[in-house]
Amino acid sequence: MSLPPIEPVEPMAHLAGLNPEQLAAVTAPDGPLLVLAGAGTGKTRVLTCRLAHLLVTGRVRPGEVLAVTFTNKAAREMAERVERLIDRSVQGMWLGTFHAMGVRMLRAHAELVGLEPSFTILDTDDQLRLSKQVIQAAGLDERRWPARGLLALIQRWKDKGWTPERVPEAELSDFALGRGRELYAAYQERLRTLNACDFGDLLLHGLELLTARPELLERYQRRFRAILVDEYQDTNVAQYLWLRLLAQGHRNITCVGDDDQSIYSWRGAEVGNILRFEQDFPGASVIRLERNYRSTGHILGAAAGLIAHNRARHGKTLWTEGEAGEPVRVAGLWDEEEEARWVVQEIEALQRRGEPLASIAVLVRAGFQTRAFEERFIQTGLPYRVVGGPRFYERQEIRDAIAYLRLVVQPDDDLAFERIVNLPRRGIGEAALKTLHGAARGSGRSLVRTARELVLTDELPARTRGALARFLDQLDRWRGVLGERSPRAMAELVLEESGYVAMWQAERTPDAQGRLDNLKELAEALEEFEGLGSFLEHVALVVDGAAEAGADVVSVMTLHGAKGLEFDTVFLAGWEEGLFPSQRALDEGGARALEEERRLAYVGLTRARRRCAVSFAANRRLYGQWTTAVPSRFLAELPAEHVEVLHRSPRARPDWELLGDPLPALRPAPFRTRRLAADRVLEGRAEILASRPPAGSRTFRVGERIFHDKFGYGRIEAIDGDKLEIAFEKAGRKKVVDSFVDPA
DNA sequence: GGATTGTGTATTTTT
DNA sequence: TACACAATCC
Repeated sequence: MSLPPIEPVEPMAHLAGLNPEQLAAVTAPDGPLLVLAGAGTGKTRVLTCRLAHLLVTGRVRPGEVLAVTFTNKAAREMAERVERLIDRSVQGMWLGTFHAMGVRMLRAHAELVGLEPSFTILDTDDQLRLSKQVIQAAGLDERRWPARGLLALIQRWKDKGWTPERVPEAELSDFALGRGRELYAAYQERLRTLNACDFGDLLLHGLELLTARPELLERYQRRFRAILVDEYQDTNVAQYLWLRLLAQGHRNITCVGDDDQSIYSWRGAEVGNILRFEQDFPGASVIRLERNYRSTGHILGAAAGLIAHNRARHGKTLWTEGEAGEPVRVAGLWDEEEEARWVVQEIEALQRRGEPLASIAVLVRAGFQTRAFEERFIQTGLPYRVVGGPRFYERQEIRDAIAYLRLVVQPDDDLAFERIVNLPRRGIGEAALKTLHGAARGSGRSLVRTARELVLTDELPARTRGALARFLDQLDRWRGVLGERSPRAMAELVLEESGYVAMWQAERTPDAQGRLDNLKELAEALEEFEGLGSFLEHVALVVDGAAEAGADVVSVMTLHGAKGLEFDTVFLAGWEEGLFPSQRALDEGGARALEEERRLAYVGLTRARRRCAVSFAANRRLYGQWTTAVPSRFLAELPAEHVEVLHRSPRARPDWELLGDPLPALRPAPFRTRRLAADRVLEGRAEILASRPPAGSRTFRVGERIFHDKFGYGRIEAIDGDKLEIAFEKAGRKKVVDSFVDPA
């Protein structure tokens, strides 16, 4: 008996090449679905294919989809992949981060939570400043109750979905003698006055909307006929509640995640969400993806053996049909420098064998560990890149520039005003600001408005008043030409005329040029936008700087930063007790934290496709102190059959004694002269020189009034080539190089 | 208002 | 050790 021939159906092309479990997940019928996708099992593929499948089969239209991710990068990738699969735009779909979806909802209904639709989204800096103001206003000792602490607390509460009145009593005891709720409320009040939100609010207010307005909830429930969630193990309570509300009606929710890769509990993620899925959504289907397409057998075996030591997990058994490959190598080194030397030497050997550097990564637990590697990379001249670190829009100069633009667009933006009113120095210091604040509080007006009134009175010293008046005039002028110029031209005008660019040009530090480059990059990024307003919205939510991709360099990053990535060869450095697992995590979170550290180790191991090496050092300098380290307990948890130990065996039980007489091959050499440091200083100098305008390149006239960043205002008395003799108002007569001076 | 000295702290990071 | 921040001095 022969089956009828299966007609190749073109629209089903997106199903090609899926394995049975993947196919089951992609084509699963309506209803709650949890896809437990182990590392390297095609998680993203399944999610995008399912979305494409829903669309192609006509089960939903694009406008009926809500697809949430955690990062903008993930959202972008998802959009691109789906578009490629269905060969059509995903226009109309709600696809983005939780926060982006939150803003979208909130902009539409801002007035219902006491905001105007034009509300601003604060960055971390602004939040901190606000928190500080709240602490001060409450008359608390800032040393004992630091602003950071309050902010962290508020964030934690928001992650849990608690508005001030809903914070449980039991939570209140530890901060500021139980005044936490009151401070939180004051912070929220300030936000409302500023017509602003912090990141937590984007979800919290959304939650408020959906709970307080049944008709709205119903509207969104009806609208989103399909909800898809990526990285479900990373959701916090607020996000979970958000999803539960929206999915309540039809329960068409697909969550994809891996409990074994939950590594963000410290910022509110609850592994419990994914572990509880079947209780939360009774009748849910659970599909496990266990076939790994990424790593060799040995790497997978090592990772599986390690993670099996965790108790709180769904449990999956990854398998592969690929080759066993090389065992995971474990190397004990004398100290961090030798560790770096060993790793770099291994990388050089790979390079000689033709391996691209871009296929190699060094992963560490904490940021400070990258330094030893950087030094070694510089010494050997091997191209590398430290991934992570402060992101583009978090850089000081970018935030400053954005504050300028915000102030031009939104005249009452007090936080932006405070940030840049005296940057560059204009002689409007703390005292002046205090007077301003006092007057503003009295009248309930914004600082800028208050300033306008104050410059007409005698309340400020003449000098300060003049400076402030000049600054306000500048603001007016910029605002006046706002309509006539492109966002880019506008930014260039403001940054030039304000003296902000000149400030960095005069700065004598090696990174000043980099900052100027970043400013230029910002201006270029502005090209894409119609108006400054839309740019500012974008920048509040979107992270990425222009990561120069494609270069053939070794990547150095933290384990957290490596999540979601993969490399042919991975070096996992610093596997020592106290560092990894981190002592601090253990102290604060006990057994639960240990499991998270172990998941982090698991994430590290499973980043590797073909080769993985783990290293630890016997001695490490922590906070300037040499400490003796004990090899990480995680080393002992790697199954012996998947591991090859170099330089003697720490494997059976990683007690330092068992390593043999402290690694005979490795002699102590902790103290070593650092020629490198000196080289770097020289390099820095060269950069400073290059970044200054060429001497004599500016035309100054005798008698001209100038401003010097250090010495303040003055008048040019004489000119000798690039040297100016200046009578400073405060600092007296001095000779300075013209590049450090600007026209007043 | 700005420079200087002193003190305290020290993971992981996205939005 | 190294850095950021706040109190202190000029």
